[in-house]
Amino acid sequence: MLEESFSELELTRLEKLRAMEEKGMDPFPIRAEQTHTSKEAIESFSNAEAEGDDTPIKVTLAGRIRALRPMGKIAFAHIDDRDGRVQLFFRINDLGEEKMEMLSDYFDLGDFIQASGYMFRTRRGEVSLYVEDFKMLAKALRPLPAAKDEIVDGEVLRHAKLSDPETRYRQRYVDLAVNPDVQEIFKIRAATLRSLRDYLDNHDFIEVETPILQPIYGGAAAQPFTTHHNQLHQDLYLRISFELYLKRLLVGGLERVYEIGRDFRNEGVSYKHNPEFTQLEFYWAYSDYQEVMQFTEEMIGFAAKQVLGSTKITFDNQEIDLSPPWRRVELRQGILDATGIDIDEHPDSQSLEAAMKAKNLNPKPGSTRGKLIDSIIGDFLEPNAIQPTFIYNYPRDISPLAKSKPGDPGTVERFEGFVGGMELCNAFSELNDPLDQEQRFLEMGRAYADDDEEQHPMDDDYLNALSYGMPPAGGFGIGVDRLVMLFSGRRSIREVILFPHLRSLSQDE
RNA sequence: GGGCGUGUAGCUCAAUGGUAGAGCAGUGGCCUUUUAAGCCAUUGGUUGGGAGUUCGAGCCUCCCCACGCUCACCA
Repeated sequence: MLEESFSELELTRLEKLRAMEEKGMDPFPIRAEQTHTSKEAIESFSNAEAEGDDTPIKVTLAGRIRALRPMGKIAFAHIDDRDGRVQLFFRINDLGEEKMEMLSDYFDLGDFIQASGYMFRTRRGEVSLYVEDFKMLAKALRPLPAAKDEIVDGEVLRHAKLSDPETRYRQRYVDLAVNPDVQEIFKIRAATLRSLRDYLDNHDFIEVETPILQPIYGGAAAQPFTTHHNQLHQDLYLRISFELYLKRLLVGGLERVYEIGRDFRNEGVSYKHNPEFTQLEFYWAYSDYQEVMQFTEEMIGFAAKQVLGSTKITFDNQEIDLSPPWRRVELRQGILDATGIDIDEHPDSQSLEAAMKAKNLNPKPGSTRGKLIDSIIGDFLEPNAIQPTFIYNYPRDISPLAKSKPGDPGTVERFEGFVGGMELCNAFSELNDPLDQEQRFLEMGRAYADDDEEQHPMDDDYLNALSYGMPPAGGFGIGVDRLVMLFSGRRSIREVILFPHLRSLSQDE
């Protein structure tokens, strides 16, 4: 029972609720009659005041009580609503004894209140609501874990604010209710998604939705979550990427498509990995990775301007400028500069592994050449790519869906974008030769043990689709959560996901 | 999975192995322009859970749980 979990503080509030009900007052009425937000009410008054118009501004406000200062026969309160905070002023002369008692007997911090009256300016100069009537909109039985706010030089300084990360993530509703900067992150997130959609829509892309439950997973190398359809007796996977479905649409003649949605990867959790995360992928017929590169830097620059009003951001105490053009580093040259190793001189894994050992780079034994190169990228290029950087021309064996460079079969037309030392996006000229694609699937299968779920399973229907002809195309994927991390200056992916994954608490907790 | 760290009142935090405290919140009282309102009084704890060492454990040891940082893993 909920009641059994209540603390002494909460039981006191429950008693107030019961007392209200006994008096015939509904602590959870169905309807509210809000006419203005806090900001609208204050602006209406300020504008009228500036024009010397003293016609009363009658309003009904609704919000959560965040401060309450009873002073005998008067009282002040502050309420929060969706666009700000406003002060309420209660006075016994106008409300009567009964209403004033109602305020002190039944109302607590955190309760939702509706108050009607007219706007005025207090002696201290704060535009406030002179309350003529009010009612409870919803009783908060648990107290919000926030102390008081102090205004210092116009800035709201919150004392003893909720900061325990576990409580903040497990009870995000409380975090949001109490920490305005957290609400701000998710406004940035919404604005980011909107700007990305705007940009793509304006370039004639259409947004589509493809299956999340997939009979064959693909498009990335990651372990999937598995599930089962009972009636169909069919095992299914939660998608690890959208890629293979979106490219089927290219076959179908949808020349510019994108999808924004959730991917699921059954792998480690870290400050930049969550088991489910938001991905944007687009596919663009008759384009290629060079054009996509240019498109990417313009799209991110556009989004930054839309969301933040500037392409300059601060991330991890570093100033980053997202405006195009971004730095371009050819992979071979980048590795040569960083480590002195020329990967072209090491066409097989044994040779490269030896070269890495000679430079004390600790190669993981038995890795493929591509995996070794990838580890060099992760160790030497990625952490140093603070300013936006495209690294391009990747090894073929770690890029089974990308097209080879003409005249250089070991290298594919692929780039990854890095910002703030973090991989942000991945793109390539799409492999559209079904025979080559079949070979790649087979090669990938050989690179893994038979029971390794990271192996790329053969997708016969995808090969079938390619066999009908897929136009040459550029494709692109970006981790939207990471982009929001950059835009909001947060170093942890959990800060930009409303309900990040945490372990379950034990039953007897 | 490994290493390091954290867990004390609703929140933020104190407390040499020796009576578990403070501020805010709460409760009662005073207060007709406050804004971290103020003043007086006051309630509130299985110190994450369990075991051990000790005359005595919030503190030391072990096990477990959760969270954080980090390494590994991660196209």
